[in-house]
Amino acid sequence: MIKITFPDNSTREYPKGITGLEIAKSLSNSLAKEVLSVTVNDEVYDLTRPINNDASIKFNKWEDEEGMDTFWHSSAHLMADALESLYPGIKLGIGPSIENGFYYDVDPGDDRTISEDDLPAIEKKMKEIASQKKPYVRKEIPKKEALDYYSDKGDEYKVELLEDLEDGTISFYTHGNFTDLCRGPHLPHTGYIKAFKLLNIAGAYWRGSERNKQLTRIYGVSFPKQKLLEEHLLMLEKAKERDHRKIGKELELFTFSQNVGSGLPLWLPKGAQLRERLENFLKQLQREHGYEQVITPHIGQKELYITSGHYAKYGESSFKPISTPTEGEEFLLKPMNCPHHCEIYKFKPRSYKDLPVRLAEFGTVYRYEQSGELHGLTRVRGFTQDDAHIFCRPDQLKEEFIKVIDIIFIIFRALAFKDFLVQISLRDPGDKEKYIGSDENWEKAEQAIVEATKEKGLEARVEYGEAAFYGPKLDFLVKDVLGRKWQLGTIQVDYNLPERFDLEYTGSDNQKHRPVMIHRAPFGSMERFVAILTEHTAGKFPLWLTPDQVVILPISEKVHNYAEKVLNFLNNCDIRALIDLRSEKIGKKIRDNELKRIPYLLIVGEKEVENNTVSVRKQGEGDKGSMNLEEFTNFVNKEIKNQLESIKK
RNA sequence: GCCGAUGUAGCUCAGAGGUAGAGCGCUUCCUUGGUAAGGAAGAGGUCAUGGGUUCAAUUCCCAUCAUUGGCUCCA
Repeated sequence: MIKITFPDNSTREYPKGITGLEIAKSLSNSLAKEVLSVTVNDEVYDLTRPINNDASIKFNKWEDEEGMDTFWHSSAHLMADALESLYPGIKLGIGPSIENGFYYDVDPGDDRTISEDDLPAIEKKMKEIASQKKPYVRKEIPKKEALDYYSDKGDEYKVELLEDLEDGTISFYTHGNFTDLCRGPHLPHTGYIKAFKLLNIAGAYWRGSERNKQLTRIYGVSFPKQKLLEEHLLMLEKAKERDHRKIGKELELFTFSQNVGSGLPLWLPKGAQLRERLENFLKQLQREHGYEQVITPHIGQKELYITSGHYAKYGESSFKPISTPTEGEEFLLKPMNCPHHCEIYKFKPRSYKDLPVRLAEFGTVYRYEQSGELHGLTRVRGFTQDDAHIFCRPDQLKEEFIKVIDIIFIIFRALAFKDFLVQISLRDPGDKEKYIGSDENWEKAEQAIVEATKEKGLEARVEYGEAAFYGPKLDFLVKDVLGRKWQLGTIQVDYNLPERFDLEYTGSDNQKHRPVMIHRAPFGSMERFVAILTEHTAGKFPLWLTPDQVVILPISEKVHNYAEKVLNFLNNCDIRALIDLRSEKIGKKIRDNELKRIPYLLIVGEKEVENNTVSVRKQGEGDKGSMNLEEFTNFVNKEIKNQLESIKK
């Protein structure tokens, strides 16, 4: 007998070799129906895998991350099975579960392609196999035998994967006629997979390297109930409604023109207004935090970037230099602002008493992004960073770093960004060639970030290989509506550029010292930030920020004069209002302006003229009753004040 | 950059080897209507661009450009 300990610390005895499913059944039938896999000590087991020793176990259901993972992983096998039977000889790469479903990378062979049109046929085959309730069977075999199996099969991808595995036994999973090299765990049988949809198809390099062959990746998602699938698909549909590219068009925030060039956003009046308001908000915040605004040109001598190291690193993959017509001097469109700011620092000798020097600029930069990378406003070739560089003494570094974190949090709070990831981006220890600077400087910089993060009590994920080439970063990542992560705020510690630009200050010892630099951008870029903000708010921007706060809707022409009076009154009170004078019925005007996401609609008719009031309607909420103009302006101003005050807390 | 898809009116989209359609928007007229779509008429398109096949191409083929789903990249 073995002793099984449950999450509530209760224990029970079972015969050796009992399976998770049997244990679940012994507890309750309904549990046995819901459970998908079982965590035995720290390893996730198939429900049908025997447990041979005392263990503490936890059942994983659909609601548990591990359960979902098992479910999707088995779904990937199910799909691969269907693919093998529809495309004999197809070679399989890897097929993991991911955040929102699963995929499988396959090589259909040189003379075959799989396209989106083929997905329904694959789904049909999957359905067929699922309904047969084929059990997933785990088998452990020696590595040698596994290698032989895949060599015979001619699947070089699996052979390659096997070769990288440690010697010893390898686990395989089989259901029906399909066998796959796999660590598991899996569901008891294919019948668990009741609802699924293959979503899209894409090319993906084998093992993620551009030098390798491109395989066909098929993405799918699956659920234990049809209803959950339907909900998921509906959610995806709804997410598309919030896409900043769609809303940006509807609300006339920005556009692109082929004639200007791809990846070069054109900010329309409403978008420019929104952006300017955000910029002013941050400028004010930065003033309060001891920053000074500077302005630098859009180009700089090529040598500047050779000095900074950017040219060596990115020169080849950038816009080509432009040059003066007679002397042939070469200039680059500036891809970042730091070298310019370093030169501003050098404008005069600095004393330790002057530090920190905090130079801020909404600096527009240009980078050649690969054509396949361009994406709405989130990935563009010309964009404006809310950049600043803090030049400080080494003893000020941590404090300055923490102050920047505070600014980022003020902004995220102001705009109700609650779901974000904090990431410490360090260098790839296996590839130090990619970075400039001494190990010693890197270690100091990395330590500073780790300490500051700890001091602020941030839960940060550490990612190696994500650092900038001159220093490590603390990045703030936020997801867009389609679940893609984008870096917004970033704080970077840099010992290297001060050295390369030979920056100094005079210390209290009257000696020359090297300052440390912090690069930071709380928004990241105005383009990307506005994109994400648009998606998070679905275009319903906070009242203080939104381009048009109020629209006046006269019921008939008879009250146009009064409507104009209301407009003037509001504008004089610094409320951004406009007026809808079309000869449409009030229902139509309400509908159109609701869709424009204008926060307040003021309906005025003869009744309002008589009483000198407006009938207030809040976007998305409906009728709020009537108010006189003073009441309404107070009401709006109070809301704005509340919004801005809650930010500062 | 790579693999795939898409490109038709300002927007969202339908369409077929015989030179184009809807809804919304726009203009004009009627209507002056009280809390999410009043009615009518009209204007508006070298069917992304360049080649090719064909008696005939917007439709089929190729290339380019752009957009797009991924991959790779991201100072």
